[in-house]
Amino acid sequence: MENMVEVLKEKVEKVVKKLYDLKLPEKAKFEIPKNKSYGDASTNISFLLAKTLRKNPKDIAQEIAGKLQEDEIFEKVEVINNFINVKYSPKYYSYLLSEINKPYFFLEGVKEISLKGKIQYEYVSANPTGPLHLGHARGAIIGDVLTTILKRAKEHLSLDYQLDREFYINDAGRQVKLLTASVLLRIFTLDKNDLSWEELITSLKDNEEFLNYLKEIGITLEELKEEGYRGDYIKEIAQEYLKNYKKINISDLEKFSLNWALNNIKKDLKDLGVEFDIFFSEKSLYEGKDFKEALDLLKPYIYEKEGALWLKTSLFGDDKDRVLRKSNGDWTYFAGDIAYHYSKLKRGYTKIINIWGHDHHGYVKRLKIATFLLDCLLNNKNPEEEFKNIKNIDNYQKLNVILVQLVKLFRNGQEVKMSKRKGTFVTLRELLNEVGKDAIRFIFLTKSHETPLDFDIELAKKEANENPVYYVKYAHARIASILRKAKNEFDLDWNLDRFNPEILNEEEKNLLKNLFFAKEIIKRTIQKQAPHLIPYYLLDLASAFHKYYSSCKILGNEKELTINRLILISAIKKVLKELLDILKVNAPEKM
RNA sequence: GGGCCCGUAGCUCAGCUGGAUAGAGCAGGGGACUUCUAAUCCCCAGGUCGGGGGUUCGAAUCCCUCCGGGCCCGCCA
Repeated sequence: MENMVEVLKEKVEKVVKKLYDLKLPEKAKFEIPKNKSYGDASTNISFLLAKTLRKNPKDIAQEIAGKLQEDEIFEKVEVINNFINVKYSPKYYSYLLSEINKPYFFLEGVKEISLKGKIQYEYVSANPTGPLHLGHARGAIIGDVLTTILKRAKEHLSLDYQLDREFYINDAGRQVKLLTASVLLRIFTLDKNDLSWEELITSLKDNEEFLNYLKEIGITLEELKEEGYRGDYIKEIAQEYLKNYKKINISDLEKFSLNWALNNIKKDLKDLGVEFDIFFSEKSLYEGKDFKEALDLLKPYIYEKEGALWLKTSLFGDDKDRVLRKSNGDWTYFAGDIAYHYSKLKRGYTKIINIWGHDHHGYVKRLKIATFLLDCLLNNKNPEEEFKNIKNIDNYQKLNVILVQLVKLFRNGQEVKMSKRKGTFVTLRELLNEVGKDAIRFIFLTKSHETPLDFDIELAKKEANENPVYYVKYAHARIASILRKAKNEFDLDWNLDRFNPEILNEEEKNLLKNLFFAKEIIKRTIQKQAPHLIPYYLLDLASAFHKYYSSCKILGNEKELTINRLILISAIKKVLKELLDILKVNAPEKM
């Protein structure tokens, strides 16, 4: 009785063999029908056999159904629209209930995918130059939910893959210099609160001490004016720096600023419920051997032209070759990323998943090619030969990039253009304070990552109480309330061995099946990397419960019936709570 | 010009490994609280699934093409 769909498949397989001496066609589908009135499991087998047998699908369906009917395991077998539909026997409901009552039973959905090896998810990876904003939050939440499922599944079921969650800190390069320069500017102008950005810059254009420091950082006044970070947090860093250090030292200032920004990010992530195992520093790539080793390895595919170093990505389907080192001697971001992915391979990851904003999609191909090259070369394989096998770099599956569509921000219906440099962006922190973690996580998850997310701040604040998350929470709180009453006022207890599926009505049986479906939802969530399936399922389940609640009085006069209903709703409560827990959304006992 | 994603109800979106009558929330109209929490439920209205072609017993789903929208296309990060 593992799974009713599987059972049906086995039985049909035998019948087809017996009746027609045929194997099951590959395309034969055994599934849970979307429309519940069609039964508990169904198959389209008659359509697929029609051609080979040169028979009417209807007759085939009837013949098979007739045979299936002889089997006691099915309570009912019918043919509707030439689909064969079967209904579970009561015994199966006992099985469902006992399964559902295992802790986090739905995590078994992960087991069915049979993951193995060493898996890494990398997400968020924001520049440590300022607070996180809403765009970061989306990737963060998606990464967090996917990895939470995998982590928990591994723990609960002792599955034999490994999983690491990584944050890549871009703590090298120009944006760090800009951050340092921006803080420096504020240190020199802490008393000038009423001046605009341009005025601040102008006020220092003849300040020799300032200009010398700026030179040491390696940023010009013009660059600072155009590209400097303007947010208020820069002032905060400046003030904090002065509290900790007596005088200005550029190296200290840089470290302090980076640290401040990174700690700020970590705090935001923590409050959003997003966790990591590893914070990986870009700088460490240059300080260690990885950078050099990666480029040495790629040497056969690197050449010099017009004073720059190029990687021959065009050999593997890229539009053109890509620059690794600019003619001015600076390494490109691409070169750093190559070293970073070299490090991932060297650390033994067999499945690497990066979650990026969709605006980086043009970058996916070159990085996949570079990683593919490193992977081949590390394993002494000829990349060109290997490439013939996979034909297209898209088929290189060790590295996958999940592209998350951007978050568009609205305020009262007006789009707010976000710019981190100019400081005109709404921070995650602001939203956490005003809307709260639960609502942010839930709203962000109710859309597929392939769809842009329009987020209206005012609407989110104003309608906080009408948010879908409350609908689900309310279902949980309502059940909790009934259970309290059953215990305190009626002195009932609803032990599982008192479960009697015979007395359940159709609606109640459907609820039970619906609960069991959580396992399938988790399986699909991981398979399709689509965490939005969970909130949709939760809304559906909550709706089914609310409907049931309003049509059926749980605490009735008949004790056995009442107890069975209590068993059912406490199972609903359990699934709601455990799935909300995966989303890291609180499930309240009272509202 | 090339690439990725999207186009489903007035709005925001699910459904897309092909299946049975295309779903939900919000907005609109109408009902249900002396009864376990009305943050709820029920009913009504609203659709040529962007257009056209193809594959198939069967297409919102797969393929082609056109139209419309977003994002990207640097020796930026």
